[in-house]
Amino acid sequence: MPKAYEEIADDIRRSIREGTRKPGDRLPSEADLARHYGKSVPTLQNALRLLSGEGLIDKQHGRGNFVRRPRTLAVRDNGRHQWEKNRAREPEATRAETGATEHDTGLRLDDLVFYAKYRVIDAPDELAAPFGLPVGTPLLERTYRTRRTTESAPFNLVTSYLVRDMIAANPDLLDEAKEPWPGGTQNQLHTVDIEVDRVEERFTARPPTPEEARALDLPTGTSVILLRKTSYDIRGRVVDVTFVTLPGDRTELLFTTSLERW
Amino acid sequence: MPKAYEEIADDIRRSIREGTRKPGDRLPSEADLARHYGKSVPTLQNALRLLSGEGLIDKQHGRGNFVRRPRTLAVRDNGRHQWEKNRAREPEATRAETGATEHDTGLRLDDLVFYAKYRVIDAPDELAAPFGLPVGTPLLERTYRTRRTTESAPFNLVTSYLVRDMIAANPDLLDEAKEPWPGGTQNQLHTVDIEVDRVEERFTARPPTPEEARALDLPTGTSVILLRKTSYDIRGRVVDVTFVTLPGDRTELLFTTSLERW
DNA sequence: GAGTGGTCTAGACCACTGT
DNA sequence: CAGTGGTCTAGACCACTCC
Repeated sequence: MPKAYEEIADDIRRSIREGTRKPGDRLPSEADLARHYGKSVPTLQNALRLLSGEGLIDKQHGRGNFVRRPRTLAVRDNGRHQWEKNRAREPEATRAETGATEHDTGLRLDDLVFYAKYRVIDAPDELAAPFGLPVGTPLLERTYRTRRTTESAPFNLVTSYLVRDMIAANPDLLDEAKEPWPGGTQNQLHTVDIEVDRVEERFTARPPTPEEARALDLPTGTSVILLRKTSYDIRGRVVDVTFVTLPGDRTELLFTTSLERW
Repeated sequence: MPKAYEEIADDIRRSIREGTRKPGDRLPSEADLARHYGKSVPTLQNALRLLSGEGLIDKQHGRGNFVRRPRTLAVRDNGRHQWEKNRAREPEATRAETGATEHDTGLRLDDLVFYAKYRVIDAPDELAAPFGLPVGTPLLERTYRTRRTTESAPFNLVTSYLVRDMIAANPDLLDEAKEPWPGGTQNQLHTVDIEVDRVEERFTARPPTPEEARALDLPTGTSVILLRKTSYDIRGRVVDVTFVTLPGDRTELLFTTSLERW
């Protein structure tokens, strides 16, 4: 016995894939669809929830169910690290022109709203381990939110950790009022004579937690990409650990690997 | 008026996060929970579906609802490309010892079941574009499934495209019976004098389609990572385009970027 | 066969959107 | 206010697991 809600979902899914229903189209009301398929409204809602979970339709309370439009992607490129390093020793005027975020998104500073919060914490287990330092070592925690001026939700959640004693020689680095810092973290580290040699990035994907869905304004039926970035300096020390949460439906990550010649 | 199913989900979520309920624990039956919270069974199922969607619990028909265990991750490392290139010119005996998949997963060949299917197709738009070739150019499509001997579902879905005329000089490359080919694609290309110079990988994440969920045996409440890999040879030609679908809950990707010294 | 989750109904009432 | 989706109920019946 085939399940009614799956059959209905299959039917509607087919109509979307074949283009009978186009992005932006409104579906008939749930009551009408229920009548059309000869099933109850909750059964129909079951079918629509399935499609919503697959990211095919967008449920809008009081307005209707719409075929979802494909999202425009922001590309995040690992070439950004070398790009940022090259700029780290440039004069401030040059660095101020464009930051890494603008480099990624192609937007100008005016289009972006920037928010930063600093605090010093004692390293818990999970952070002491990657830094290779004892639990309790003071770390500077920096929390960033960046959003487009025209949108209400930020497009990423970033938390970065630096070792306080490594950067204490420059008190400006402990002051959140100096953000956004022209030239980014690599320039900040440069002011205390740290040169970044290697960046490791690890990522996985999963559905958002309710908090993430709220913070990033994610509809159901999307994923988040979790990225953990570890920066090593030329002496092999871990100098920065950063956690980034990205909306899966609006982000594409690009990594280029160059190989040695034969 | 707070929503009943959200309140119930919040309560159970809290008990999982605080460790009152531990990974592997079975929750009380839905009927018992409904009585406990003074709500109907469907309302309780709504709450549990929410938690299942967040990947916190595992619904098992006829057995119960269980707190989900964190998954063991397979790491996929971009160092694999250089590693594979280094081996491409080694004698067959060396290459046969370990393939890239075993390199990634840490498993031996005995633990893996390998499946490959070849066919020649005429390049459609989406493939002609990345190769920079006219629509209709003959391409070799290679579909791979790899699974652990002990599991029933493959842990990735791979489809690779090569330009037929680029590799036709070695007829073995058109024969799926030669798979698994010791040394992988880079060795295959080496037999027709192609040297890979650069690999680009692009990623996004989203919920699985029903087909993907079935093929990879993914529970609801997980994501897939979609990878598109493009290989360039030393003459700047695109020599391979590969699409990989990975289960988000079992995969961690690792990318290392080395920076030039100051 | 007992116990569990899965599907489905028919209808009530609430919340949101737009006129 | 009309029309839409969201929540909830009480109960029936089915499908799966395990003893």
